[in-house]
Amino acid sequence: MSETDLRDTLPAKRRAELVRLVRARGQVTVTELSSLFDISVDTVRRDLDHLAERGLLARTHGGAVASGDLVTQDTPFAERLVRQKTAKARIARAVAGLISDGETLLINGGSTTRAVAAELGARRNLTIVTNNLAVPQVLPAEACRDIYVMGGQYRNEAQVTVGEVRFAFAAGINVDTALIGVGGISAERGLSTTSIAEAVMIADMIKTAKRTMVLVDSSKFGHDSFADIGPLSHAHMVVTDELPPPELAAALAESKVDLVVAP
Amino acid sequence: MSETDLRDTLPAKRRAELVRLVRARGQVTVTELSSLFDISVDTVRRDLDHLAERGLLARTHGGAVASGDLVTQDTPFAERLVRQKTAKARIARAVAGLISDGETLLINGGSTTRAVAAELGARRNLTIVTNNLAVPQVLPAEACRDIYVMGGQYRNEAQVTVGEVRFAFAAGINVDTALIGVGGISAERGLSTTSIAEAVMIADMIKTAKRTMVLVDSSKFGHDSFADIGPLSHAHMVVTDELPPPELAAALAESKVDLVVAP
DNA sequence: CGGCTTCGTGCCGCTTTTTGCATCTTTCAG
DNA sequence: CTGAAAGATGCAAAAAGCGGCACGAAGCCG
Repeated sequence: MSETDLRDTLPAKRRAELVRLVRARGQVTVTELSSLFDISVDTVRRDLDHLAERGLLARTHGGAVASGDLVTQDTPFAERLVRQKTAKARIARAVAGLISDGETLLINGGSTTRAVAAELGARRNLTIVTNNLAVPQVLPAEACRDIYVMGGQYRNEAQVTVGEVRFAFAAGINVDTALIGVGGISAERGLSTTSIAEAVMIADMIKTAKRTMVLVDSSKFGHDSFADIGPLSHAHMVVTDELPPPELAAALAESKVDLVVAP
Repeated sequence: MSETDLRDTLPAKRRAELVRLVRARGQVTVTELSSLFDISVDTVRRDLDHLAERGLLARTHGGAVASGDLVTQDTPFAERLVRQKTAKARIARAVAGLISDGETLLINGGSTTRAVAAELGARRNLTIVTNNLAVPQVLPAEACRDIYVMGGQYRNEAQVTVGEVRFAFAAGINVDTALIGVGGISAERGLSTTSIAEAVMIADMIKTAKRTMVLVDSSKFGHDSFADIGPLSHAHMVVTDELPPPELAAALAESKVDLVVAP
């Protein structure tokens, strides 16, 4: 959903969007929202107070944060959210533009894929399968026909479930596009993430989907996480916020991976 | 459809168009519709109220939005959360006191069970299995060893997943206590909830657990929801905030169900 | 056919909600 | 300790909503 749409919205809808925005970005400031929605800071403050009262977000000095993020404010997850937030937002918008109405999407964990989910408001009739518990909450309801959550053990830092993947796939699902956020990408090791269970899961996801989009912000270029997922060629498309270093760019080209740099 | 066609339409057709318009745009304002259909704002308001009553859209100040679109307090779920807040909090504290360290808990959907999860901070080494996506977020991390989320289709109003239950149970899990929030409890029909899928799921949960605690606030006494779960005797314990009416109390006693009234 | 009811509609006065502004207080960082 | 930013509070105007009322069209029935 483009941000110009946020002006001239009804009060109730505006608050709903606001909650979605907070959950997608992790944090927002009052002045930021004021200019985004084109309303006075007082109204923003009242909105935030109103929503905080109902536990939909947590109020802080200067703005608000997602309610879940406050208790774990110093976790790496929340930190990452803040640090790379504009890069992620740009990637998210670019990816949302590459999705068509009616597609079936497989979405894995990570703050980038979560931001994408929040940007899918312009789409319709999507079917979503995800192991990312934040996704159902930030997904605009009017965008999707059905949402399926993959069961499994819950990992608090990443707000995802792991495991049981093979079951979900054994049930026989057909997926158009996998949206995969990864922990690292390099010419030597390919794609990688933080845990072995997640790596196995992601590899399965890629195998299941007809098309795989890998989403990485530039901070992950040339960086390898703990567990390897597979070679670069597993991805059909890589969406990022800056041009990768020459070595990685060359490796992507050689693997025939389309590179999309979000404007 | 061109917008000039919208004038001089019969009331019924006009309302149908109106719903279509709301779904397409996500939001509409009263004045906008007034000029579009060439009718007074009063009629528009009446139309919107009429349609909102049927759940075809959600009424807001100044217009209406697509029904699923309000993440905020207007959903029945959040409404219940607010309305019965103190009662739920009392029940939650009472239940938390009845749980021991190291137990394995099965927690279903509902605002009451969610409140319980938030109160479990004093416990340690719990293992939690749930289909309630809000539970992992409100559960104090230090209280639990592991959290498992049951997969399935996501229901936005209740923030739960449904389905796939049998799989989770087929995997062979052993559960000490099931914490079950229900939609209704009465002497005649026993326990009931809003959807058939959930009723089946809850019945399976009860079957799996050694001990079943049913959590109900007093607003549900004598009230039957749509789908029956089973007789009162399925519960080992009922925790509530007020003494039930004599008829229900007698039925509980006859079924040998322990009754706990939260102070 | 004529009287009757019902429904949809528009209008009027009054209440409620929302919003922006001004003023005073609190919080936070250097 | 101090100044700037953020927040709280009170207030007034505009917009929206609510309830009652009247009028006309359509349908019902003797």
